[in-house]
Amino acid sequence: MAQTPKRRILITSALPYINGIKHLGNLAGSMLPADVFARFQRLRGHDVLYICATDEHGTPAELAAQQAGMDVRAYCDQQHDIQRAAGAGFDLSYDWFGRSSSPQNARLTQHFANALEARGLIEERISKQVYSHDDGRFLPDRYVEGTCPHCDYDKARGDQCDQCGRLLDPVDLKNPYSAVSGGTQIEIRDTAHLFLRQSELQDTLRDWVEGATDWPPLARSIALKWLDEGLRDRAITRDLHWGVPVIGPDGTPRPGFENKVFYVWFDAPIEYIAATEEWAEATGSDWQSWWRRDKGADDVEYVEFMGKDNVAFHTVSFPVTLLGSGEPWKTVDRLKAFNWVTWYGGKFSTSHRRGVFMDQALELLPSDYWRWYLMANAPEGSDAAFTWEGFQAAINSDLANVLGNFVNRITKYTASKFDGALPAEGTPGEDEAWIETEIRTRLSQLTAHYEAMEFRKAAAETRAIWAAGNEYLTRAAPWVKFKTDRAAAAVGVRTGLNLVALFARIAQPLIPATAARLLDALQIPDADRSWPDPDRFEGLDLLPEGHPISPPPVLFMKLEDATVADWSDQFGGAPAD
RNA sequence: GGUUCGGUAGCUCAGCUGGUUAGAGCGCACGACUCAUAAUCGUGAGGUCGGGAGUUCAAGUCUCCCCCGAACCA
Repeated sequence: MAQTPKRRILITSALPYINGIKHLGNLAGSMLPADVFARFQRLRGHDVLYICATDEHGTPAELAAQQAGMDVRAYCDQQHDIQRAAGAGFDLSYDWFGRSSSPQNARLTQHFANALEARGLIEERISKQVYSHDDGRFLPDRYVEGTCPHCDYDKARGDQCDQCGRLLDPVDLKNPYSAVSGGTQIEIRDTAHLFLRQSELQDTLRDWVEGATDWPPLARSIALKWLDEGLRDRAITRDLHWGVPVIGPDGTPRPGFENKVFYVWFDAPIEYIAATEEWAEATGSDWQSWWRRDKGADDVEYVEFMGKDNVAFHTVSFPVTLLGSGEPWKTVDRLKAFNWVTWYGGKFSTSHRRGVFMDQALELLPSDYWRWYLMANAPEGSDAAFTWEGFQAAINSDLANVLGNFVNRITKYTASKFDGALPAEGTPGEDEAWIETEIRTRLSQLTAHYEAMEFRKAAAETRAIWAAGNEYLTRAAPWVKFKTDRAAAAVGVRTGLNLVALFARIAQPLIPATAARLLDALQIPDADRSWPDPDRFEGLDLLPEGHPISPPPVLFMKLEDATVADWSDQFGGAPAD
């Protein structure tokens, strides 16, 4: 590793909202690729910190808790555990999976608000809000319903009418009522909120965006579009109880804001930093060296993963907070945005039983099956459709036939003809030269694809390397040579076994559990499990002579048509109508 | 409605700043092999690159219009 300078890489994936288990599309759009990237960089020997957390504040959590008859915090505790378990089930290697409801985030959010205010970027403004006497609370726009002033549709939401599509202001609704309780005792009240004067930061932000060199064109154009339209000032407080309390510069409750909290939009991204603080406190580490440029974070590469809907948030809103504070916070260096995974071209839907959710997926198959499919078909260039047919084909062909069968054929042959030990005889010839060249070239491609965060291409190249192993065996044909020249056959077997070790090493980012099983079966020590350096490829000679080889159990089971048909019935498939 | 991104072989998708006979995987057909999860390896058939017009010596790749899909609009 001496020749590769050790890099410090901070990775965050967009925070999943606390409500409910996430579906495969959510997984594929940020958490999983971030994990694959984190694993790859760790294998390369770099210092990686992969942070994620649940985004817990806001009205939806409050209402869901109310519906479940639970206290909000208890509800979030429960949901957080569910999501953490799902993440663990998919082998997401978070260094920390935090919570935006943590005291660290409350402190940091308040800190940012004060820092922004000290620079004149926050002001109080009075606005009109809908208060429901029946609910005893202010209602967010979309939880007020009533009759549309334009089209008389009687179930128009306060923010928009679903019938005529017009954007509405809740105070204009006729016969307003609470969508929460149905109560009609509605009053329009004046209420004060803190506004973040984003307009003041227009130029600062533009300079920052234009200085960003490592963004994909789409991210850049989205950010610039917002800037071209002009940043608007935004309310960063809400009339809720569940959230970060609003305090004044002296640390006491801010007068007039006793019943208000910061808007979830404001505190959620700050949790990236706060979760790092949570991690540091739990592990006795230093969080500031990852986030504060005055405390050693200058050499950190910060990479963000997110869905396409979150790009503006990460390129504009959050940077406004960081830059506006006037403090030397680390900002994003590279970002990777994903499109959606669709279900046969349509939306995932719990109510219509369309799509598989994270917990259900693990009941059907181990995580590696899903990880492989979702990354090999990652929604990078455009939306990507999940289909059972495609899933079945990918699993059976890529995992079972190309990789699984390769491992099986070579280890079984070793067991039956070479007493289950790595044979030492024979000298490598042109077939071995061919496969080494092949590996060298492809390994370098693969590494480049990972560095570029091109996950589809990385999966395709991984598969191509596995396939090259099969081609090698066909060329070397040790089973033919064995009849006349045991030493020549031994070369093929030895090379094939070393290929298994290599295949497992390069498979670690994508299918970590299977890769670990293989490496364990081959008794490869941890020190030899790192990413093979394409520039200093050590050749196919890792395993010591005489090394015991026993065929591992079948790596991947094939998906039968009948099974897939069942699942298609259960979770939805191609629309039959 | 506005903006942005897509519409490439049966399926899922690659194709940087325009340039030889448009690519991959799966599926399909044929052949080879028999160590292996009826696996593997090889060969091949499949596309007027959504429609129309234009710019150019040359367009999937640029411009305009239209159709279809998706996302965003604080």
